[in-house]
Amino acid sequence: MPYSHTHRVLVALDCIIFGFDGEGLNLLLIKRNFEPESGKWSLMGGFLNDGESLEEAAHRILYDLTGLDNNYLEQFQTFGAIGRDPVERTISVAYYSLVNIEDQDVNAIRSHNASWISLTKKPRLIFDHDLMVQEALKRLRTKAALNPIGFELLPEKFTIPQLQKLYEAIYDTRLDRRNFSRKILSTRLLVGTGEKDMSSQTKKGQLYTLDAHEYARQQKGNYSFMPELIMADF
Amino acid sequence: MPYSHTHRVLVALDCIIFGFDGEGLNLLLIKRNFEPESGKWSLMGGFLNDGESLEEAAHRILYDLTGLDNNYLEQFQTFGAIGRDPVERTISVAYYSLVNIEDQDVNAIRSHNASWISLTKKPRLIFDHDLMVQEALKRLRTKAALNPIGFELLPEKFTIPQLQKLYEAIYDTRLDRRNFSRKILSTRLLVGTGEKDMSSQTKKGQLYTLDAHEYARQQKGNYSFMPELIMADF
DNA sequence: TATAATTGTGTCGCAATTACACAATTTTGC
DNA sequence: GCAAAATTGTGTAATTGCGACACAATTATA
Repeated sequence: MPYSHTHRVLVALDCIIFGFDGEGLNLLLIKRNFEPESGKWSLMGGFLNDGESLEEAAHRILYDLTGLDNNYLEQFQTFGAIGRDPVERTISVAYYSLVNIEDQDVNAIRSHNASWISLTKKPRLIFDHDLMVQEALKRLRTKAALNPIGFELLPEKFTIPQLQKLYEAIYDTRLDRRNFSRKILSTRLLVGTGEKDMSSQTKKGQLYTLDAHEYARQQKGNYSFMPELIMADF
Repeated sequence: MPYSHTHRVLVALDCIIFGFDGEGLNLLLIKRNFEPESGKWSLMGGFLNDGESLEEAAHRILYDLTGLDNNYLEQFQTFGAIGRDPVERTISVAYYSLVNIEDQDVNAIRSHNASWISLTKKPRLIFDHDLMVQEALKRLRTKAALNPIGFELLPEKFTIPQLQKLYEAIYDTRLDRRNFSRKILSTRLLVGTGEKDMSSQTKKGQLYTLDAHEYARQQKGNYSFMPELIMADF
């Protein structure tokens, strides 16, 4: 026998998808060609289906758009203000995701009318999506200071200066090269490949990869990655 | 016109209510005398009503049980596993609250068949409420290391050793009196009242209150309260 | 009234972070 | 092709912050 309480609502999921292009943080946004708010920009979202957990639904939506699974995905807040969706009472469980911008499935993205857009040039989004992005960034900042999750935004092989640029982008700050390098190497998370970066522009630094074992360990354990970056306010 | 998507679900809210009795953390739990799972222990919860935001609903539920408003209340996670509620598909938005255990409304609590129970003696709870408590404690630990929210669990006037016992309870650890005192006083959050603690047992330490202005500032701002307590894993 | 426990304040040493210098390599501009 | 500018890698000194510990004052205990 179901509960006698009868107020049932639509449950949506919205994904704030972060990418890093070597310079700044980007968001994967959709230019809607469907109602409501057709023609405007929004986050990628969808509705919770029957027989599907929140986690599963978020993964499904992310896979739909990027063709990628196994991306970093974390629930961070549920939005339920009255009138946040003008069509019908809907609450939205918001997730943020960190993806390697090079791995994207161009066709999947194009078919959804989506684009990578620099966070600094973000257009106004529909509903309460601007608020969601703001809160996702806060959470990302806190999380990335406590756990080594930044690597999810980089290719498998990367240089230390690339990694530094990423953290400078996340925290909108400048870091000292030498101290950053020493700090990162002291975590023992990186393994040098001996190779040099042969990519287009910058033919310099040594390429590193993650030490998978250390990475898994430090993801889970009680640990503080770069406490000096903590901005609290989360 | 409503969305054609038809899968609407019940939205519940559950509150993990923390209190501090001078020794350890306590939870305000309900011994259910209603179905389902009558006779078993659970968190205080309820359903989202029409025309009510998540925040409002959580406050309503908390007020119902404690007779208190203006308590510290923060959403921390939404639980949506299949079958988490055996009666009907329900997702639950979980909040944790910090209340001053001395301010409680005894009648309201009794009428709900609720009791304060030490976290160390927590019985098994219904549904996924054990998981909720576990996650709430994780979040409390991270949050309390980053922001000065611990005071919400204490009376208006308190001694530094009381405050220390609280942090020792939250982090299940022992702290050095002298270092703790120095650290706390350096935050400029406390204002000495000159009075001494004249309460029953312990007739000693000086009573302090919060500097309301500093407290409000450090709640909001980018700040790291006691980074050495961070346990990450959140 | 003596003893034990609690509170308040101070000092020292170590570790971590910050600030800054220099050499090697690569790109850029002519 | 060569000099200048920029980037990378590594080192070192000064400062700061935290942990460990000593001691005096006050209050409870017996």
